[in-house]
Amino acid sequence: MNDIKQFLRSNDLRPTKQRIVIAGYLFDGTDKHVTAESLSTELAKRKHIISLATIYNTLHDFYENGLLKKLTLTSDRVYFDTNTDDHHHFYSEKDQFLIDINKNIEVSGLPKTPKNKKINKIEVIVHLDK
Amino acid sequence: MNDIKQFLRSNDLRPTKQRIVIAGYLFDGTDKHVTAESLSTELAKRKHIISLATIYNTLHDFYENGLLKKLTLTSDRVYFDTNTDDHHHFYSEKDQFLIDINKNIEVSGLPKTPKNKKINKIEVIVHLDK
DNA sequence: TCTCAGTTTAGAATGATTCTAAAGTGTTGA
DNA sequence: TCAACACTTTAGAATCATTCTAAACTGAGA
Ligand SMILES: [Mn+2]
Ligand SMILES: [Mn+2]
Ligand SMILES: [Zn+2]
Ligand SMILES: [Zn+2]
Repeated sequence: MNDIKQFLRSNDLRPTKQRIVIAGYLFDGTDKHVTAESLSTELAKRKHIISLATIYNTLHDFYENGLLKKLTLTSDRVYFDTNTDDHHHFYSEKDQFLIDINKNIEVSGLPKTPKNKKINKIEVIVHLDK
Repeated sequence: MNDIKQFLRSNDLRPTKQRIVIAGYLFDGTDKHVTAESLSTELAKRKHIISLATIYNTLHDFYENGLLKKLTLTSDRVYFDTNTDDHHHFYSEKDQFLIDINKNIEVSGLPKTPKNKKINKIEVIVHLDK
């Protein structure tokens, strides 16, 4: 718990009760993909009731500080990813799950980048089912 | 215009005034990426005022009939793509534009597909800027 | 302990999208 | 030709994830 406080402090985030609970859950060593809603539900199961506003605030604070990645897979909810390494995903819309692809995927055959633009990131989403 | 009517009929879509206008714009031979809002704006420029409800209905009707693809790039709006071939995109969030990548991109190094799942589609998004 | 900037939160607002239900229109069989 | 009806369009209300507001709260430093 003091590690969590230090962790938050070292990221310019005041270690409040709520942030400690959320960070404790998110950064427990297991990579996770959460939405504001799913995070709220998980914390509630653990008897930690935190307002949705704070959950949104915190996810964004963590995101702004590079502790989370943001994933857009469907237009009706945003996923946050605790795995901040460059990686890709298997995604099942039907079963609503995401699996990291950490292997070194190679994307070849790209045409030249549009004029005056540079590539920021290549995202590969492997859609499962239909 | 009669080609458009035939085109709609052949896709089980009754050729109404609105659908004819929308199809005429969307399927003019140039590939397009539109949102309900951008489509509404373009049609308005051409003096075709169609209610947003109908624009949404029509985009979905076309989508359901395989005339359009749906793209999720950001959580706050949905893009429809008139290019229904398998292809990928360059995407600039900043400048809000999409460019098709029709070349045969190869994605190699994928780990094995999750148990009991099969790959539906591999989507590659090349994010520009930052 | 005092003070204040940084946080949390309830509740309102936002905005893209969907829904409702009433009016309008293509299609078709007679 | 045209009545009849299923399919469409549409204004306006509803939905819902997310953001905003403003007031109460709290961590950190002195
Ligand atoms: Mn929205
Ligand atoms: Mn929404
Ligand atoms: Zn991930
Ligand atoms: Zn495209």
